[in-house]
Amino acid sequence: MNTPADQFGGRASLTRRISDDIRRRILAKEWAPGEKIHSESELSTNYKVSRVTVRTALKTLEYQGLVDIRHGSGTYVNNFGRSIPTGLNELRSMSETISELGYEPGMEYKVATIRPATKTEIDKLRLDNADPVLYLERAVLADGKAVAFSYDTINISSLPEEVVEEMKQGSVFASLDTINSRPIRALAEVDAVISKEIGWGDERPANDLFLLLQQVHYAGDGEPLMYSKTYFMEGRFQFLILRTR
Amino acid sequence: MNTPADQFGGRASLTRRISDDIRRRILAKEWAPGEKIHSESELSTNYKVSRVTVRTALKTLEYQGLVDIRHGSGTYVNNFGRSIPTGLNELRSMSETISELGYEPGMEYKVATIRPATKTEIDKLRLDNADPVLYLERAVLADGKAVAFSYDTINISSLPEEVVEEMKQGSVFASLDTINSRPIRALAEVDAVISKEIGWGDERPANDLFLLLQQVHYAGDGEPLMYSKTYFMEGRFQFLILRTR
DNA sequence: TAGTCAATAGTTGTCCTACAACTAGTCTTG
DNA sequence: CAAGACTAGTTGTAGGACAACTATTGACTA
Repeated sequence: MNTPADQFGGRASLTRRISDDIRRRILAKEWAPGEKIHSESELSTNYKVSRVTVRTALKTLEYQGLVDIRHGSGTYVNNFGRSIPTGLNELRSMSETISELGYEPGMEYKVATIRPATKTEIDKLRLDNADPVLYLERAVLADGKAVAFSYDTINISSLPEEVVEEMKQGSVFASLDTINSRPIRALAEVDAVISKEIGWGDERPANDLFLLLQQVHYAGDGEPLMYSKTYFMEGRFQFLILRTR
Repeated sequence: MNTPADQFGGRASLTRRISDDIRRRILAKEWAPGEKIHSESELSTNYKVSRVTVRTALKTLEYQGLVDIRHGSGTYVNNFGRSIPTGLNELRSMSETISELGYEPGMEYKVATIRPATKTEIDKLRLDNADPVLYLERAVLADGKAVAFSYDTINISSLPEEVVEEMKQGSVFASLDTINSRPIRALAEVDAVISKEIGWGDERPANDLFLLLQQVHYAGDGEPLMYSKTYFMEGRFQFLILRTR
């Protein structure tokens, strides 16, 4: 075969691959902030895809806040600096985010058990009865230093046993990847919390202050996969949100 | 004239108008969560626009998390309930958000002065020197009750004087609307804060706990319009973020 | 000279038609 | 009854065309 897509590979949609590649080029500073990037026709001939595909890809980047498309003029790189690509709008695993920020990611497991689901978990994960779930308590590390404490509940009702075993030690996202059911969407709620019950070890903040990110991850078919409460220690992490009209 | 767009009016792009209308129909429960909506061809003949326009509009709704587009199958309404439309991803004024949640919005002005910009403000608003700015301190009310305290700095260097005067009392967004320069993008940072310096009156929280939303609003041409720090009182407001891949 | 306006080339927005790729159900066949 | 082929319907991509808009250039005017 010699389809135009072959220069990239993978089985994601053509639009997705083009979008990812242009994103990469922008982050690699191929164009300076505020600068006009190549026109849609030019990109489409270079990538050997139709203009429709390029347009859809650029629309994605516009929605992510990376570029600004102006009718009759061109597509311009926004100058939000390095902020956007590490924002909360894009769903990434903690490890991915940490390494994108230039730190060495790590996890410290405190609890990893299979137990019946609680009422809240049955509700959030849309379980029918007291199905067993995988419950994890972990410290999230950046360069060996704890930045957050995470309390996660994973819906294992449709997961093979070996994958569940793997999750007890490694990255949850990575394990889900192996069976091709990585979450594609998450709904997160943010709260400020003061509590002496949260966290452990001598890296806990003295004032008991945390930023709580409470979220439910969903699979491609809309099924809830994981319910997690992550308590971030103030000042050791930056949360950015891009808001658009 | 009798162009296809006439059934809606306004001068927003065709795609934008179609997208808004389908969004309205979904929120009006025309289709139940999980249900498949009309096909792209059907929508395009009904709206009397091309399938390309409908596709672009649906893509927008997919980014917003309202629908799920499945290759070869159809477009399905996501079942996130009423959460998404009030989320942080869409840029709305405080008043808009509060009334969407079913409360009566209000503002209580404490300070409204024009003064030279501080160092931080010069940086955030990209001002050249110590230009004068409009500084506001306000309590945000829902049903007459304070839910947040807001400290806002507005870049008035390119605003006519009467608009600035109007802002001292009414809604900032509404005033900007009159001269057609409403912000279209904002970059927000979220923090948890404990401070005795924030807020006033007897509705302040006893534990001095706030969720800080620190954001810069940008106009369509990329110019920073407003830098604001809004301190929300924990529990009186819900912050939702949709994260997608 | 300075300012206004028309012309123009370039770019994004929308349209049309066609076909490829995929999904989910129906039907056939052993 | 189960497995596989078939099929109608839907989204993804292609290619070409024109409309709408932007920014610049250059001519004309006061």
